[in-house]
Amino acid sequence: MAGPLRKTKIPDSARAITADLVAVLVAVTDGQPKIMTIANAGALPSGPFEFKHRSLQSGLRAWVEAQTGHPLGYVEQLYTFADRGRTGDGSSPHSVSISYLGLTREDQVADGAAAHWSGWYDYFPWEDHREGPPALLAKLLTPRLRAWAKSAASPALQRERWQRVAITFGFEDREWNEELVLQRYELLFEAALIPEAVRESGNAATLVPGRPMTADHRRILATGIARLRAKIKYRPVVFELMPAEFTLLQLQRSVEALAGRLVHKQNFRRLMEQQQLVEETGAIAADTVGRPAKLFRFRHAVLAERAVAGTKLPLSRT
Amino acid sequence: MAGPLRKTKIPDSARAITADLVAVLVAVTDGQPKIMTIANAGALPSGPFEFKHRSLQSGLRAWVEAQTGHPLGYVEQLYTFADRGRTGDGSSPHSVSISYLGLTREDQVADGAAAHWSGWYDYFPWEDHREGPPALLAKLLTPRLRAWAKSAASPALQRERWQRVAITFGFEDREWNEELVLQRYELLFEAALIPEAVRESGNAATLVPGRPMTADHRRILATGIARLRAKIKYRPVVFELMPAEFTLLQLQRSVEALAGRLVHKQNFRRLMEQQQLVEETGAIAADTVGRPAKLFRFRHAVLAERAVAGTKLPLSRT
DNA sequence: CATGATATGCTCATGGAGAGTATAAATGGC
DNA sequence: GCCATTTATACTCTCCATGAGCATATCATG
Repeated sequence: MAGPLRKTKIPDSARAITADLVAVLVAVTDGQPKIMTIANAGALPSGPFEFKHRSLQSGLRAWVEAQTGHPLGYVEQLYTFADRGRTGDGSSPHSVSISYLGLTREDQVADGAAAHWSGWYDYFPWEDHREGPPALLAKLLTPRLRAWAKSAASPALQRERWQRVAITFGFEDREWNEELVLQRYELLFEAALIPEAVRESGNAATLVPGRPMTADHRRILATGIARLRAKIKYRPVVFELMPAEFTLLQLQRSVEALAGRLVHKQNFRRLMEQQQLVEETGAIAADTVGRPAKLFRFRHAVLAERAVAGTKLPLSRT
Repeated sequence: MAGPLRKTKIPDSARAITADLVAVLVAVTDGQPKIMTIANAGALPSGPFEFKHRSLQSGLRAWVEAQTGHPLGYVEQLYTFADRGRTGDGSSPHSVSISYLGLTREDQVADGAAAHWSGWYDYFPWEDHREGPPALLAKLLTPRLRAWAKSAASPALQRERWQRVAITFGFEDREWNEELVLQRYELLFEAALIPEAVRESGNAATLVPGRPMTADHRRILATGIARLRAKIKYRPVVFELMPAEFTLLQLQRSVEALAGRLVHKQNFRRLMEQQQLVEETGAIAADTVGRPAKLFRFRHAVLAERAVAGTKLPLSRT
């Protein structure tokens, strides 16, 4: 990006790079959010991009469907990262990583591959607030982040750091914002509390719990989780993670698994009803304790009926 | 993407590609939204990506700042497209286009380059609803889209097509949704009413008004406009497009320019106040008709004070 | 048959959003 | 100076989504 931003005459051979696809494949099983991993749960599935398919998206979709044997419900591009070669000294080729978010169901995955499903809170233990704020937040994260804030050069910078911490982690009776997954990860990274941030991997005792991943895969995962947590609020994508028929409580548990926090049961049901997102199948759930629940299915018609998108502008209707 | 999605042993030389950056640079001048263009307003500024900078984003930022002489307020990655070479027969190399959205002000741009500012409604005349629905919607788009819907194979497909049209364009007393810029462009593309969609460039009389662009640049622009229209509703990014001091009406006109529709003046002001996004400078605007307006400035502090992001889940606070 | 667990229906208070009315403060034409 | 016009600014009112809690229905189990 040295010259003007338009077609120049640099020979193509001189600027050749490679492109990789990285996938964040999400499923929810028994109320636990999972992601597909390889390399002993230490990496996201990824591979070289080839130009056999029309588009990046169709390439990813085809691959996943071949692996799982079922259509991939929802695919969305996440972000494109540039890596300056693995060594950084120019000895290895530059590459671009294009990451995607995909939604499936665990039971649809054919066995045999080296792929596994891992709970995503293994990688981000501080993100699960379904049973209240995790103990490790107050016990480990708070003191270490406070120490990091205090280590800044000037008092002004110290206050600034701590304010950032308090906002992104919901400290000092600010509200917890479940969408700030990426910001929290990046802050911990900046504070060098994350294994990926410290090359020497020394003094692990001062780090923060949570399973690391190769390269920047955990950052990509954080991006995917953040995107999904935001998306479930205005698009009916949870249903891609559900079986064909489900009870409202099962649906609620899935939403809670993704959001990492509990929702108000009665209001959740009211929302489903008034938005007409589901319809009764007529059947009743078996194998339950307590009063049996009606089974529902997703009303696929809503996808055609509406263009879901909310406005927040004080519009004028005249 | 033929083999498994993980590191394989394909030699890097066999899968070499090139990467380009494409920028959607937005400014608002005199209540009109503009984008930076090159090639006689027929293309977005773009250029080869080189690995001189740490990241894609910093590369773009550095380039734009060198051109305009001022810091680029806001930069955001839009989307990454894959092109199968310009000819499609393999004679030219494959490439990846990484597009960005950036916000500036027109008066900050240094002259001399081949760049110009073009009104973005030149490219999407049907997107400006500030003076009500544009005449060309009812006069041209509706009949041609209806004809396209009727040309489907079966009555069921015809209804399906027309329903899609009605939703994305707000026909048949559905509401106009200003965020569906990309969907509308893609629908017109699919209906072959867009010059870029018809190679032969024959019978332009049956096409739809709106200036075309090279390659898929107009699609990228549509992506950028859609993103920006969504963003201004929950992030204070409009201020990147404003001078240091402005009146509330000027601010409102900028929002309206981007959204393509009018907002309710009193409610708009109430929103600015209660969200504490602006503060009075104490000065009064000169050169005005009517009662003089107070000048305001953006309260940069809000960026630090809050993590703006709304929830729509029926959360439980227990 | 009591208990526990879940499903489901209903009410109530609060606050934000959409919309309209009224008043204030300037300019320019007569 | 008076009046029409234009813009700024202050209130008010209604409607409805949202958060929250209470009450009741319907099952399994000991």
